[in-house]
Amino acid sequence: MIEVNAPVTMSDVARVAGVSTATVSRVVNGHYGVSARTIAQVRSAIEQLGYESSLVATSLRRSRTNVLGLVAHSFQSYTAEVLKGVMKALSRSGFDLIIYANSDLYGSYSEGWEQRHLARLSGTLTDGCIVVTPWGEMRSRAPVVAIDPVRGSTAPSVMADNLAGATTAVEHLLGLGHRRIGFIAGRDSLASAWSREEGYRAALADAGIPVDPTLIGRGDFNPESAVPLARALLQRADRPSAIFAASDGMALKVLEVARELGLAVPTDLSVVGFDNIPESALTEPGLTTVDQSMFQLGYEAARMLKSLVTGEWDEPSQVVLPTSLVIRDSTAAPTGAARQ
Amino acid sequence: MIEVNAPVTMSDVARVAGVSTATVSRVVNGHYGVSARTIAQVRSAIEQLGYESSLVATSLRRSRTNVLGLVAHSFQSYTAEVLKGVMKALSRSGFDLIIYANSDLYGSYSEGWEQRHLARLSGTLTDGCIVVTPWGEMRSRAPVVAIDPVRGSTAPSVMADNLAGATTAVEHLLGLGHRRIGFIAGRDSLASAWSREEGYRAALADAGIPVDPTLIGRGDFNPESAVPLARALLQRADRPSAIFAASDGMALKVLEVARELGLAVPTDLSVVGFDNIPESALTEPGLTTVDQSMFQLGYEAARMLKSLVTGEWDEPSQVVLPTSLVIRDSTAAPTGAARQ
DNA sequence: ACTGCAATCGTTATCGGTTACGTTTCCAGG
DNA sequence: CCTGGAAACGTAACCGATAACGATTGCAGT
Repeated sequence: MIEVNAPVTMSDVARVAGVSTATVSRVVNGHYGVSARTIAQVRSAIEQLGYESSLVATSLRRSRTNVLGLVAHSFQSYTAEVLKGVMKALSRSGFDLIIYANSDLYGSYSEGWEQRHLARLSGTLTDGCIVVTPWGEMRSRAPVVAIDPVRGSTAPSVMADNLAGATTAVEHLLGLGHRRIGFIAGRDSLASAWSREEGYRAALADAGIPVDPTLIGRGDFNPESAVPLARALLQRADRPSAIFAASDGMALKVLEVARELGLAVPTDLSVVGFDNIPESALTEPGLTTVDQSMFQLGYEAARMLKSLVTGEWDEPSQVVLPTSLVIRDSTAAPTGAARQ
Repeated sequence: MIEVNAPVTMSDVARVAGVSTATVSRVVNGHYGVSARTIAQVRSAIEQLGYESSLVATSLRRSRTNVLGLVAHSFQSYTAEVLKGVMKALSRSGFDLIIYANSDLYGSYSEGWEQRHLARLSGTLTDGCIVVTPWGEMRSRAPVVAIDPVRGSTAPSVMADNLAGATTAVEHLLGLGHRRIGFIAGRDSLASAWSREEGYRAALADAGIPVDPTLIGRGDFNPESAVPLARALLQRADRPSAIFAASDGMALKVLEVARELGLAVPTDLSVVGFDNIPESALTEPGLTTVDQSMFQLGYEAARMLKSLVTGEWDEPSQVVLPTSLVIRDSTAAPTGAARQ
C-alpha cells in the first residue's frame, strides 16, 4: 500500500530496493556504476513508492539545477506579458522556471526585497535570474539578465528602443499639428524613463520647438503617480493640447483625469502612451501608444539567460528591441480652442 | 571589502561575529536567548557581509516556509488573470508566492508533470499549493487548492458557477430566437466542462427543444481542438445558427473558422464563449461571453489556501463564484437564411 | 562561599539529497 | 594460485540552515 501522506524520500526507496541512497541517487541521475539488475530494482521501488526527488534537497547539494528564476517588482499586465515571452523561450529547453513574487508587491514598501529574493534564490535554487524591477543593479553569483535596466547599468539586459519609440510618438503628435505637448516622465532611475524623455526632447528640438520645463511632470511609472501631474497640467490656463506619458499605465490615468475635468479625448486633448499593454486597446477611446512588445522582451531575456547559464555567450549583452507606433483613437489634430 | 561573488553563508557571519551558527540563526529568526550585545554584533556582521538566508536551506530544515506555490499546466491569459488575483490576495499577508512552470507547457507532453512538480515543491519549499490543471486530482502532503477542479473531486477547490453561466448564455441565444444551437464542449474530465454542458442541455430542455447530439462537438478547452469541430458544424447543410463554446479560447477559433468559411458574425452565425479572457473584447466583432472573473478565482483560491495553511479553516472547502453574461457583438437574432 | 536556576551560547543531529572516497566483488592475465 | 584493476556498491562528509540538548556563565538567595 502506498503511503500518500508521508513524503517518500530517497532513503525509503533505498530501503525498499535493498541498496544505499548513493545507489538510488546514481540511478535517478543516470550515473555510471550500477548494474542492470540493481537499476531495475531501484526503478521498481521508485515506481512502487511514487518517489519524486526533492527540488530543494537536490539544489542545495548541486550547482546546476536547470531552473531559472524570475523576480519582478510587481505583477501587472506588463509583467504578465513578459512572462509569456519567457515561457515561450523556455519551452522545451530543459529549463524550468520559478517566479518569485513577494507579498508586498502592491505597495512600494521596501526597495530592497528583489535583491533579497535574488540572493535567496540564486545561491542555490536557480542557475540564473531574470529581473524586472526599477530598483538598482542586482548583484548575484549566478547570471542575471535585467529587463528594462537601471540607467548606466552595464550588466546584461534587454530593453526596447525607447529613444526611437518616444521620438516617433512625439513626431506623430507634431505631425498632427500639436505644438504644446506635455510629458509625464517615468521613474528617473530607469534607462527607459531617461531615453523616453530624451526622445521627447529630441523630437521637439528637431521641430524647432523649445522645451518648456513646466510641461514636464515627474512620475515614476506607477499609474497613480500620474494623477496629480495630469491634473496640474490640464488645469492650467495654457494647458497643452497633447500629453505624452512614458507608460500606458500613466497614460490611462491621464485619460481618466481628462474625463474628470470634462475634456474630450481626442477633441480637446490628445494622449499617447508607451508600452502597449492589453488594456490600452480596451479603453474608450483606444490609446495611441508605442508598442514595445513586452512578450519579445521576455523572450529575448530568457534566451540570453539560457546562453549565459550554459556558457555559450554568443551575442552582445545589451539587446535593444525595435518599437512601433500603434495609432488608435486618443490622438487627433488639435482643435482651434486648444491650439495656441 | 565585501565579497560579492562568493555566496555568504551563515557560518561566514558566525565567524565574523565570533559566535556559532546557532546564535546567528537565533538572531535572524528573532528567537529568545541571545544577549543584546551579541545581537548587535551579529546584526553588524550580517550588514557588513550582506548576508541573506538561503531559502532552500531554510525550507529543507523547517516545516513552515511562508511560501505558497502555484502550479499551472499552461501560461496563457487565463492563468495570468488567475495569477493577478492570487497576488492580490497574498498582498501583505506574509506569504510569498512561487510559481513553478515547466518548460514543456506549450505541448501537452506528459500528463503527470504537475503532480511531479507538486511533489518536488510541497515536500519542503512550499506550505501549500494552488493548482490549475486539467489533469487528475493532486495528492500532496501539504494543502492543495484546485482552481477549476476535475469532476467528482472532493478536495478544496474554487470554481465558477458554470451551470448557471452556461444556462444564461444559452438562454440569451434562445431569447434572440435561435433554435439550432451548437455546442463545443471542454475537456471531459473537468467539472467545469461537465457543468457547462449540463447548462446547455438544461436551457434547451427548459425551452422544450430536444438536444441534437450531432450539434455537440467534443473539444478539450485547447483552442486548436475547436477548429475541426467548428468546421464540421458550420459546413453542414443544416448548420446551427449559433454556437456556444465552452471556453473563449475555443470560441475565438470558431470566429476564425466562420470567417474562413465566409460566414458573417453575428449576421450568419452567433457565437458565445465562456471565461471572458481579455482577448475576447479585442476581436472584431467583440465576443459575447460568460464572465467568470478569473481574477476572483485566483483571489479566493489564495484566500482559502492561506486559511488551510494557517489552520483556520473557517469556510466551506468548495467555493462557487457567480458568473455574469457579457453581451458584445458576436450575437444577434438569426436571419431568415440561417433560421430553420 | 556555595547552591540553584535562568539566561546565554555552543555542539551536534538532522532535513534529503550528492559525491569523493574506500571497500568489496569479480574476472582476466601472468 | 596470485595479482591487478575495473566495476559495483556502501560509508560518510557535505550543502546551509534549524533545533534539541548540553554546557557554561551570571546572579540572587542563603
